[in-house]
Amino acid sequence: MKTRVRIEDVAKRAGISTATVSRYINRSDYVSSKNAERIQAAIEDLNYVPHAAAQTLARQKTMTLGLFFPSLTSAYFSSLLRGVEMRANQANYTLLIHSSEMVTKEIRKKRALGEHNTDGIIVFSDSLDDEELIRLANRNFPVVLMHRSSPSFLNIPTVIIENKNGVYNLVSHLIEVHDCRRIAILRGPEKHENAYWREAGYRKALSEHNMAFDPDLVECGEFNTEQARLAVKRLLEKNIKFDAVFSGDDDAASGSMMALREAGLRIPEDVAVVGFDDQIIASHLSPPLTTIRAPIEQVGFQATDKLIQLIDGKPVELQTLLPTELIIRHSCGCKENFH
Amino acid sequence: MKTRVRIEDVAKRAGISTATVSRYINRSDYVSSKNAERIQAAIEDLNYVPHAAAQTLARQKTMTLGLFFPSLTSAYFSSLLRGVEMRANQANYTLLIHSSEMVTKEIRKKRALGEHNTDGIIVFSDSLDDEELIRLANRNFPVVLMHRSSPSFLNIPTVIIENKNGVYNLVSHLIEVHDCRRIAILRGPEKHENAYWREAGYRKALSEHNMAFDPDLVECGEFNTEQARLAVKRLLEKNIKFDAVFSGDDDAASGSMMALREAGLRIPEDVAVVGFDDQIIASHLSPPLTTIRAPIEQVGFQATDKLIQLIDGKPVELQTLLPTELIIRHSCGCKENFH
DNA sequence: CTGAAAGCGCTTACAG
DNA sequence: CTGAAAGCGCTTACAG
Repeated sequence: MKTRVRIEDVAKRAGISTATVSRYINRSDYVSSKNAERIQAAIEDLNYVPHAAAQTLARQKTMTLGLFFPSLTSAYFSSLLRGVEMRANQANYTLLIHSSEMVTKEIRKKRALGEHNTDGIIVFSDSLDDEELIRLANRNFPVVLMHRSSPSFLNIPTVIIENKNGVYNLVSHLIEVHDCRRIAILRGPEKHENAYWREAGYRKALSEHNMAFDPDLVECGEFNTEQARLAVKRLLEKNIKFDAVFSGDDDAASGSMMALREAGLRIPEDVAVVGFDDQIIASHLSPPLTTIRAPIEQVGFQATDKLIQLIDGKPVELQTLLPTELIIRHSCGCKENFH
Repeated sequence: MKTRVRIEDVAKRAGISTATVSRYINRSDYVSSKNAERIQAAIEDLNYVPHAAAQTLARQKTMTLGLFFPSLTSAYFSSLLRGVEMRANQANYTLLIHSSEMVTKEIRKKRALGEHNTDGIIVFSDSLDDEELIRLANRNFPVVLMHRSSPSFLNIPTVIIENKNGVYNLVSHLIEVHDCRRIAILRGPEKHENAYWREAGYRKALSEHNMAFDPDLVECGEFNTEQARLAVKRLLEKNIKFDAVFSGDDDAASGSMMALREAGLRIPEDVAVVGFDDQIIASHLSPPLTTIRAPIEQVGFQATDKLIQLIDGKPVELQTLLPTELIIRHSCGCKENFH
């Protein structure tokens, strides 16, 4: 009952060699129409599906892509994953996903994802350490980065987004339109390049408007709802005055709102709140969130596309920079409904 | 440069046979400590990692689990996936995930997930059709269901949750404590058993309180934020009067709140809103959502555990029923903060 | 257009 | 405790 149907069984039933059956299945060579019919019939009769591992071994190609993710808990990663899946499916690749959140150090040491089980990997931000990255690159193994620039001596292709200008526009809006003077910022994770550039955009907006950077207004939101909630709470408890908070991303913006509401503050009348990403929740928050739209899904799609090019030995641009866009809603203080 | 390091290379460097190297790596037999050391050194020198497909082929075991999901867009599935991953990782299994949302019919017809590339599969609700389910079961291929009962003649193990009683308690709370008289219900997807039993709980609560079931109060929320928003909008536009809405799940509850707010209605003063699941967003909504806590992650964990037992040829309980719990917050009208 | 046969990189009885 | 060799289920030059 558990005995597997093999290509040999199909060949026998069709009265033909396994070589020809293989050619028919893979469309890798012409097969006489008479034989094609008999093979097709045999396949359907026997319900034959090729054994993936045997194909992989014979072809020396896994037809699977590896994906290093930090976590799967945020809706952010669902969007990213959609983009990756879409392109991978188009090209008939299967996905192997590892979230650093779930995979223990021990498992990672066993090299859960690499040359032994994928044709190439995609790395989100710092979810894979430099050491392993360098090892793979040195072996010429196809790797693409998302939201992280290549170590300068390696030239690993990467897809990034326009963080700095986006935040610059966002914070400038707060200053120019809503006359905000004390804008708190919730930083993202330390090694996260998005976090770095978003802070740079924030600083640029301040300095261009002749406002001093005040360390008191800086907290760590970690691109995380609960962390952000606690961060804003700390600000409040330290009695720091602020009239706006740039939360780092939308998840954190949602946490900021919770903390403010819990303190009895009104948004945006007492404190304006803005985010980054324009995730689905952004428009559902109350008040609807003013934020920067980032093409999250596109990043996944483009990175996967690059990886496939790389695997096929085609040339790829080393860096793709995707644009972002200011989305005005109500949490900044604007009244009109722009969306 | 791209030449692979094989077990043979390790064997040569250690001056020993591949058989012994294999035994050492898999701890499948005793190896003299002298040889063990030399093998370990060779592995590290060469940076050797076994080729997954070759192992699969030789062992006749893929060490991977297949997962059929409807989509990845809701945070709900992140939780479920966490549970699955946790158990799979413990047992050293890899995951292959297919969301029906992303996978085209064409791909599915090619049998993307099955005996040729997994040791067993987990099926969420109706994300795999009966035909394929029956085919697999007839071949004795390990399958476990989540939120779906087995076709009666098949005895496929399943993990489900207490929907009916949960909703019964929830709706009874609305009636008894908040004196709600016209409670709208947003149905889930048609073939979804959770949807069926939740409606059953709703009906039971009504009838036990001598309230008539009014078809006017029924709409389709599809366990989806946007669909639910539109559904409540329809109710409002049809001028149906209601003082509460059981939204089917938390995603839909969030959509209900949006529609009500857009219509200028206050929650819970004008209309109470309740959900099901107690997802992370539930406590973040404004007002915080009264709902039923479902052990989402546990469902994933238990289903995966069952599947592993099945693969190992161990006996499993045919049906695991996980309890749910009423979580009172503010969206029902309660003032105290219970959580 | 087709077939015989080697080979992909492992594991595992079998014999010692 | 160890090794030689068969076998897992495919694909693909090679020869025809």
